[in-house]
Amino acid sequence: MPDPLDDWIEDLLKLDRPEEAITEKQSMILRSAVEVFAEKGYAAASTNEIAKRAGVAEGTIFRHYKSKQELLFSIIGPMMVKFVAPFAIKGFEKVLDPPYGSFDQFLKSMVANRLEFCKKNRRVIRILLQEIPFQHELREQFFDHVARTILDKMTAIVRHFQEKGEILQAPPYTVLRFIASSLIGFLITHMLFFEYDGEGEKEEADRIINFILYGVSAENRPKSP
Amino acid sequence: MPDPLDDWIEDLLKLDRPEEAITEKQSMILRSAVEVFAEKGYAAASTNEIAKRAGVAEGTIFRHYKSKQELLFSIIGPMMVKFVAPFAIKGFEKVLDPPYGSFDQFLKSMVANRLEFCKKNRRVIRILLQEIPFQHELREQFFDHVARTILDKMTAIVRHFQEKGEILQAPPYTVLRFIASSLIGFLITHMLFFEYDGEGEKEEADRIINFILYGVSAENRPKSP
Amino acid sequence: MPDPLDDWIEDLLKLDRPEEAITEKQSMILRSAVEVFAEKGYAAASTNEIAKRAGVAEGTIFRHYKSKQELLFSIIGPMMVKFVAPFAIKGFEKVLDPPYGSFDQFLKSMVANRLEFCKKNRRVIRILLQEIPFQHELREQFFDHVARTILDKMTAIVRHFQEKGEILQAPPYTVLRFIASSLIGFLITHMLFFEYDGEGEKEEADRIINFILYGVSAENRPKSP
Amino acid sequence: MPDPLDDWIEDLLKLDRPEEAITEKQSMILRSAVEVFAEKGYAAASTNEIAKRAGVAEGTIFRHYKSKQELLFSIIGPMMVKFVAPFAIKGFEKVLDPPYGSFDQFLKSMVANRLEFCKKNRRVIRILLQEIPFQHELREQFFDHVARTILDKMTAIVRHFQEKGEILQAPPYTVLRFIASSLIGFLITHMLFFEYDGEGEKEEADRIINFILYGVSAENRPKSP
DNA sequence: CATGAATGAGTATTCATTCAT
DNA sequence: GATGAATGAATACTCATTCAT
Repeated sequence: MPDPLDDWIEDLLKLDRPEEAITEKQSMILRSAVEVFAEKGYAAASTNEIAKRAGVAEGTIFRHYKSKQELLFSIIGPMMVKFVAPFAIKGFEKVLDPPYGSFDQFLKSMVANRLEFCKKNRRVIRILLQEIPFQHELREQFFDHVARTILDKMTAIVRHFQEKGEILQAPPYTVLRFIASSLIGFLITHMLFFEYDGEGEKEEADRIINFILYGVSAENRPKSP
Repeated sequence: MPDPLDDWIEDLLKLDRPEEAITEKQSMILRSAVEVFAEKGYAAASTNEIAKRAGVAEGTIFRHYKSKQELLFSIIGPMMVKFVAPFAIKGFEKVLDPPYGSFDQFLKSMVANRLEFCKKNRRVIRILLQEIPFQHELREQFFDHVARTILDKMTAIVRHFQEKGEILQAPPYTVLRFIASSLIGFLITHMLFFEYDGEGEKEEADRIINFILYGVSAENRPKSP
Repeated sequence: MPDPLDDWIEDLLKLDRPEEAITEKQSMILRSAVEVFAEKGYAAASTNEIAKRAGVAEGTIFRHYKSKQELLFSIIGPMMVKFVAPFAIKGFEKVLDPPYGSFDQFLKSMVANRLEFCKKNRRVIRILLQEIPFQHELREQFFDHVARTILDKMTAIVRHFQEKGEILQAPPYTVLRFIASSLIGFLITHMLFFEYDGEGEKEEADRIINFILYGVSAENRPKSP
Repeated sequence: MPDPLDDWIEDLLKLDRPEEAITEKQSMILRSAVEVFAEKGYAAASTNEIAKRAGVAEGTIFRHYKSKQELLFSIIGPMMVKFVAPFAIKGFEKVLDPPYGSFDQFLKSMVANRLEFCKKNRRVIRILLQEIPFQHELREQFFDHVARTILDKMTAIVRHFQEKGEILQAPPYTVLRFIASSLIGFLITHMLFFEYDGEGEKEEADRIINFILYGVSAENRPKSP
């Protein structure tokens, strides 16, 4: 395993629920499951292989997770929660006040932050993206909680900067889809098709932000659209 | 089946290889395979179900395609070829000459054209995107032929418009990744997560082009990046 | 296999449905299933063992019967039908006319006949009796069709002989429960606990009929029950 | 649990072996085991479910009973002992002397007594009857002790009343099988197929005794059987 | 060319039982 | 004594693939 485990796993194991302590075996199962799901896809992953890599008996998996699907959800669920956590906090809008007062600065720090998160959890996120089309429950959870939360907060943000005249006067939803599409495209093309080179990512993130900014920015904008 | 079959299937069946005529059964197999692969994913699709939907015996599938994997490739392969076809023709650069002489116009017509193609073949493209991470052979084929061809042609195009001063003076590869990310993001967010509403797509495509253009366009560009 | 297969199996295989011919393998599966179900009970019988004894692959079983339960039902169902067949025919009451005109004679020939049937199908009947408490569907089918049919016909018969003064004037239902209990007790004690010796059964059947008719008491029948 | 636990369980727990005191947990295990065995059958009952219903850990079961089978036997064994207890006492034949001097009266009181026992222990008896065909050890124990003891005592009884001229002069063994079949049939049809209505059972028992004694025929007893 | 019965390796899941705590 | 995590063999059932007809 040359690849350090996704950050989130560490979080999950160490921090999240001190009351229901996660055993050594359980942790091994989660790690192996992430590995195998990422490598082969959920449907093609066998509990047998997960068990073998985790160094436990196959039955042990089912003592902790009553089905393969529950194992999948117990990996992805908490990750979704953590992904939206920064958006979900109260007073999130405060970040807009000076000294981080420009949309430029806000976007750069926000993207850098979530990009870091994605990078640390790329395997789990990849599994999520792969399975969203097929796991009904997952899709609902994703749209109802993750997408909705982000959309709501971001809409407020966009309005804020539209009032300040930094963003062009299009419907906030349209602007957001622009931004989201760009970022998601950036993410997915990296995570699914390429392996991270691990280098120059900060620069690349900045470049894409500039790209986004001067596409939607009101300043110096040409006549249309 | 309210959804008319992907355009490409029709092409594949009717036009492409008159020498090796495709029988009625074979056509039914391909249609069913696309359906089932798209619904459940390749790994979770069973040849049994494909056969049933196609109204043929399970054995018949294996008379025409020696394995489930070959069936998958025989669906996706030709689609990739057709997708790059416009880029692959000689003298492709001619489109840059007047009267289609601006990057703006080139991009708009090109994207509209390929978007139309994607829309018609969304199920097959979805299968392709889903399976690229897991099918080594597919991935190679995709990068070696599809991505490379497009990249080469587009690099030439970008250089052309850089010389004309329409595009900002960044490395062509960087510019291309911007454009590609945006478009792919747009595509994927639509195809994987949402259902096409079939409405306002042209407008949406134009909007995203404008977004791309005035992000990378040299005119009225602010000082950096 | 010193024990010749239950008669019913032969019937099922040879006669019943000439349109949907039963293959050699299918027949072997049914035979083995009867064997193993009878030996170990339905729950403790493994499809693996059934397959082995039948000399087929385990998968073959599930090509013909989509679950272990369906295999059970496809064994027991037709047997129930055949068991009630004689009662179900129209004009069944004709057997009461001379020259078979006495209840004594009717009961003797009827019991001899169904006893013969039970003897030939003892393994399957034993499986039926064992599973009735646990298989809801089976129980319903049994009471709704088998028990009801027999009860209806027999009630008519009992009434008939009550009118002729051969049977005492108790409610027909009560009389029938007496008779049924005795016969079922006779059947079950033989089939579940003992192995048939195969000898003297006719005599035993006759004896039990006399017992049903006249009791064990030495004294003449008193007035009431 | 609207159904009060089988009487025998209470006996077993409270009275039988004061030396090896039965703990609270052990008692819960036995109760749950009876419940689950009766509901699903021995083979389909899982120790997991028994443990859950008993509110103990799965391991606890195996601390008291070294296997699932031993648990079964420890439930059924003592019940068999108690069932034959009245027959096993010395001087049992004394019940035949006046004032209980007629076979009629003897049978009625004996059946009423054992029927009461069966009613109180119906769940356990049902388990016994279900498992006798499959549990070799159980079957031996049953035939060697229960059946034999009853048979021996009853043979003496029958002879006694034959000498007094109350029972017809057939071989005692034959007469006994008549009686036993009837009673067992009565029992089984009630316990396996029907739910006790709890009403009119005494009457029903009396009726079946009369039936055994005098048959269903209206005419006076003919000379022979 | 098409069939569909047959296969056997593979699937997720359950189970009675063990044992360190 | 009691626990419950762990086991590994067994379970019913599915699958892609083969092949005689």
